[in-house]
Amino acid sequence: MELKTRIVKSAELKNSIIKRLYFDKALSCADLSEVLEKSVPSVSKAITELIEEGFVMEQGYAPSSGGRRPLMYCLQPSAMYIVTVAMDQLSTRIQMLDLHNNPIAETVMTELKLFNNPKALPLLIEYINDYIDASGVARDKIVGIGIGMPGFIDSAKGFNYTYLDSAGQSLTELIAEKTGAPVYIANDSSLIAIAEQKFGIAKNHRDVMVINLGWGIGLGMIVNGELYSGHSGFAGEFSHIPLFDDGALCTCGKRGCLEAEASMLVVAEKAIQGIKDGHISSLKHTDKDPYKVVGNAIMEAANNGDQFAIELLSDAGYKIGKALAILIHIMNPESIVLSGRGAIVGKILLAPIQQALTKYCIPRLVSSTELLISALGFNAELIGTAVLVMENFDKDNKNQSLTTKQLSMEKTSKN
Amino acid sequence: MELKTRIVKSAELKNSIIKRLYFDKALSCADLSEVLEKSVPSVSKAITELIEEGFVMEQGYAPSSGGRRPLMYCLQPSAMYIVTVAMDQLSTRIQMLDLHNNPIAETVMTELKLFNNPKALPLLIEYINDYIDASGVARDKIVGIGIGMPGFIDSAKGFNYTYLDSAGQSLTELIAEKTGAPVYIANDSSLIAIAEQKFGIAKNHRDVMVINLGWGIGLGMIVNGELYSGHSGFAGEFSHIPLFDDGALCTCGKRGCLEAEASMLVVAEKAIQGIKDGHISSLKHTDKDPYKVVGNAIMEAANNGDQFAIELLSDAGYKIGKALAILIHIMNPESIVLSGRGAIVGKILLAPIQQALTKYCIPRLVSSTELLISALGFNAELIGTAVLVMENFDKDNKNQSLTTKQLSMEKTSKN
DNA sequence: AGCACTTATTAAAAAAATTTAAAAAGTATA
DNA sequence: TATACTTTTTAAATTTTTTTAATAAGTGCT
Repeated sequence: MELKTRIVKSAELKNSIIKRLYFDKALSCADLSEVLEKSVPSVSKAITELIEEGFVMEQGYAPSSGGRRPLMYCLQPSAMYIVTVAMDQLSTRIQMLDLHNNPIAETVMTELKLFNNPKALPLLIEYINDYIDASGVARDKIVGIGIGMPGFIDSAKGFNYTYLDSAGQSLTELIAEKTGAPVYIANDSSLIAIAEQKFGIAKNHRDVMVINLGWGIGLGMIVNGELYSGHSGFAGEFSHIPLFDDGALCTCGKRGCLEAEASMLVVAEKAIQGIKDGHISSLKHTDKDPYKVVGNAIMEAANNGDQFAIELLSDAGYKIGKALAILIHIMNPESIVLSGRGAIVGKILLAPIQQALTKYCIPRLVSSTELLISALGFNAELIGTAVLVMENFDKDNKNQSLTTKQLSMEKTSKN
Repeated sequence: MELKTRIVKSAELKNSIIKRLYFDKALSCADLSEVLEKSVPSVSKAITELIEEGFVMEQGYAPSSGGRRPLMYCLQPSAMYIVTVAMDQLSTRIQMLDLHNNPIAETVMTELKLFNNPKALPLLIEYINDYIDASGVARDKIVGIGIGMPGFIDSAKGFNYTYLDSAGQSLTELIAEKTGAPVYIANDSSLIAIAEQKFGIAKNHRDVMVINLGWGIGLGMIVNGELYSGHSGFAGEFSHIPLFDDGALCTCGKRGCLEAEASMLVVAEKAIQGIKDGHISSLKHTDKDPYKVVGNAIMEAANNGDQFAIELLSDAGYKIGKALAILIHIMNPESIVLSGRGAIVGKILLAPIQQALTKYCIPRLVSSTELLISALGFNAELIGTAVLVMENFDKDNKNQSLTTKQLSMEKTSKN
């Protein structure tokens, strides 16, 4: 017992060094000392140990800033791996990343319907286990499994109230038990948000709103530098705010929701109707095409200059802009990021959004918020999932390869 | 130099003990140890010193929870004082509180027009200095001066972009220089929010939205347990979100703002018009009455059962409810508090607000947010201002009565 | 090229904080 | 009423962390 707490204490610093290096890629001893508010000798000692344990490696010297050049340290990429899972209503992607966020194998994409599918959860667990087995990575080398999923999610308790019914048991606990690695879940839009804030276009912004433009319209919020999920994890229900009097009927049962007026699904619907009504367009449509195919076609056509497609997207953009005006008034963020699938037509949406902001916002507020377009694209959710895992790295005590060994030695020598 | 950091370190713990005791009134050594995450001996030693220095006193024993009764400590109320200033467009209140939040003298209220008044700032400084002088309290016994004011405020930098022009200099620095005590400023609605969360009906709630119902409609936000002010301090501009298509013209120049439809000022206007049009009501009105008198009369009449007044307030309440629906969707708060002057008709507003929420909110979201009515009333802003000062207590190094003495001794003995 | 000035790393000394153990003060129960 | 069990407080020993000082490595100017 005596040694336990001591080791845990010292492991605390080591874990926060690992976490820091994951986010900042390469730091000197002095940098780490400053950012972690620990003395240089403490950090230096911890780093030496981390190198011995194989978690950290030297990366070379950084340019001098007027004195001795600092020796930079980075993570040993193959020291541990992160399993990232990104789900949507129809399909699930699984990937494994090393500590430099590089994929170590092909992303596997599988059909997995969430709606009304009692088999979804056991299948998900099976797919994850198969993927890990196929990768050949040992379970104790897995930092954690991060899963992004749609639905009303309580990250802290590990529940999804919309999909993947787990009969009252915590999803995270259940999956962790069956896979042998710690599990973290979060809403897909939240994950895109932390991806943009840690490794994307809004890097290090303290207050960011990330719009997940997809078949629905999601919102991930970074507030005071950290993810905000609300009292019960439902914050960011942006797409169902009452925005238009007597608007279109929404799937949620109400009228005038943003989603029912401006989501890609609605744009696709309008396109199909428009073509039927004889609109001139490069778009071709057979009634059998699912909305998603149409949606992708519209975005592509718009980027190629198709006037009808641009018109449809502009209309949606203006409505999104009105909603963003509300968001800006309430949150006064440093930046708003257009992310998700829709980000590829971000440039087209920019003008009508800006137009709506000018109309509906107090000038001082618009000018203090930057409107950005994601560059992370389709990868955002996977990266966000990895961030989710690493964010929790120093909370749950992970780096125990050494700790546990020493502990058991201690115990045997005492008994 | 050598000793300096050491003393500052030990003072850090003492300061956080003082801060903690300010908020929690009375705690045992064990409580403090747990909440501050410091060992019992460290805390015990710090408390002994704080008692010697006159900051802390014993308060007696708390009931046992199955073992030795804990000795409770509280702040020596007269050890230090907080100056609180609450401003609105027309008048300014000044008060001094001891460390138990008890006023040590009458609140002084002075006429002080903010709009278009270049003399406002020097007058404010004069009033504060006069008040402190009259109180007989020495400057070095003043923890700080907290000032709540309307306008677009950047608390961190100390600017008010709407009133009290300080020619590019930081307001807080300027006033601090002229008064000889640290100064903190914040938006009035923000202060009401922290008052409600620390000492009011939303005590210890992590995520709270506080609606400041007054002549305008303000919003103070507590997010992840702390005040959220946005990237440039403008968060919570609730009253100018675009809510109604083609609504009434607002002072901000736009149409359809909540403030232009549901503030007490608008209710008063409607009442005057309604009486002219022959509505039956206990309200009597002469054209000379300013809106504020009418507004107060309406609230009183409504509380006495006047049907016309209730109708007017209900109408406003429904519109506020629609705006709150938006807020709930975005923030998913633990509670929403109706505070400010309008809180006295809170019960009347409750029904129409709830009605609007039911119509415009996703059911799961409404049911996870509590709607509360403030009990702090007119005092909320003054209390919030005191909280603002004490919130910063451990950041800026205050408790130096001992520190500075030891430092100078050290210096002389070394030189 | 040499000198003054920065910056980074390492090692030894000093200080601070925590753990451990023990005593004190109560409660609940047989 | 004595005994077992809790909880708080105090004191001593140990660990951890930070200072301090010394060394190493570079920059930039004269």
